Amino acid sequence: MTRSATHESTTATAATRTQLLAAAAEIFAERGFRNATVREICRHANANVAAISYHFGDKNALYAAVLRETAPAPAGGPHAPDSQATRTLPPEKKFRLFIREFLKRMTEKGPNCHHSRIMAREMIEPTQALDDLVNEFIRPQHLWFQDVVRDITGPGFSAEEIRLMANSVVSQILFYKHCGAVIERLQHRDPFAPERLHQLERHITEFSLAAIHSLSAARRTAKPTRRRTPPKPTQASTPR
Amino acid sequence: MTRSATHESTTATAATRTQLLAAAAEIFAERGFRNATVREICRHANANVAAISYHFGDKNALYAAVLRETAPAPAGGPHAPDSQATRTLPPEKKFRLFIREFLKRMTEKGPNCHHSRIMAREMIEPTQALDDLVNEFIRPQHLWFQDVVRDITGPGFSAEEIRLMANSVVSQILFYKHCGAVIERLQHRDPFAPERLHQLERHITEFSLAAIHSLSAARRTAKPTRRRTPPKPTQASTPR
DNA sequence: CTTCGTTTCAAACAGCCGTTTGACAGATTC
DNA sequence: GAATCTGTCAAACGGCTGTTTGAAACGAAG
Repeated sequence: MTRSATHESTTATAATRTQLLAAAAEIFAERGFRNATVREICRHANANVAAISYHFGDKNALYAAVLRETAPAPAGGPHAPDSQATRTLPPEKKFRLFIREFLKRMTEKGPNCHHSRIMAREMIEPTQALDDLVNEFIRPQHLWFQDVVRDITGPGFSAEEIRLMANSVVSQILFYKHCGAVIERLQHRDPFAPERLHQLERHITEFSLAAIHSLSAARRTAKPTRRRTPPKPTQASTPR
Repeated sequence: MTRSATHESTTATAATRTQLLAAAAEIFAERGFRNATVREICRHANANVAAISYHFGDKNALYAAVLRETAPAPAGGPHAPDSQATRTLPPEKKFRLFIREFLKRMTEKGPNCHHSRIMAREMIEPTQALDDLVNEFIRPQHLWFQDVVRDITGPGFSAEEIRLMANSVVSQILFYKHCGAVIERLQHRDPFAPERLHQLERHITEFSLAAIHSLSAARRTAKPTRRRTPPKPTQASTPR
């Protein structure tokens, strides 16, 4: 038994597997699952086409392996939402930290960039692999961030309202990843250029915190404990 | 000359062309350009595979025709941003109207739904057709909405700041279209269900208006006319 | 009826795709 | 050295793709 069969597995023989994984991540991110060809992946990895069948089984399994093994630290890693370093921070600082880390992950040029690009494709055209990714990677961060938002607002908001606010924040970050092609054509420059990153981080943080603080202040002064949900208009089709 | 060759062109002979266009819009939206096969499109349109070559030239030209001819009223139509009905409204009402119409367009089940789904794919994987769409369709609305935002904030914000705010609003709408697959898996329900639409419209409007009002109030009280851009921190790597 | 331009059709074409095959080289074990 | 396992390789195999072909159906004009 040459390989340990459980982990590591960089015992010189599995170099092809690693190169295949890296090349696949790059090309899947660039072209999408269907448009990526095994021949191009193998060419990038200096491997034979049969290597995919040998090491992974087929193209689908290779794709699943890419999504699994290039996922950036689902829990406990440096990007872990609830690490010791952030647990004791005030919610506003956690808030800004979340935005910064999220933006950084979207911007990185390394393999994590491939992951976020593949994720963007998965959202438009879901694969079976998306279910696992949501449960193991997105949902924990989503819940953690909702807790942060709730810490900022204080009590008085329903779970639905908190979720909507959290979505409004996350959407502003994903916007520049998912609509990058349009933004480039609108403004004729890269929205993720390094010199714009801090500006972007500051805007999203200040915009969102202004909204959350303003809404929670209004909720507090308007109705201290009378009702938790806003009044329903008699006819909703003509809101004003 | 049987057909008028300029417009209308529903002279009974061009029925195949119309059916082809409709079927192509549906299948391109569902599967994307590459994954959609001409055979499936022609089956849906009750046409022969050669009909695409005959009426459009090739698959690429058919796709371009779909994007061109199913675009929802680029200017002057019912969705026109600067129609007579809205020109005299106060900016906050224009603001809410824009969000409502945008959300409605994202939600519609008809052919416009196909268009917005194809647009979502175009943003992830741009085609040559995206350039024209941005210039003729997206840019006018983008500029119009920035004017609305500027009317709300009043003077004192740079063009860059106005654009960032407008992006923050639009991103919240597109989020539910672009990340629908993830939201469904997170919450196990359709985010665009009809009974949630008004809730969504109200949240995005109130959240964004709260942010814009709060930011512009802060800008006004802090520095009336001293400077138009916020002070640059000495070291940006540690924002707090 | 004949002629002509338009539109449709079944069939075939050439090319790329993912996958499999069987041979082959190297290392390990007996 | 023989046997066995692991990993790699060129080549080929079906299958699906967009596109083209040449004939046929159709209606209108002569």
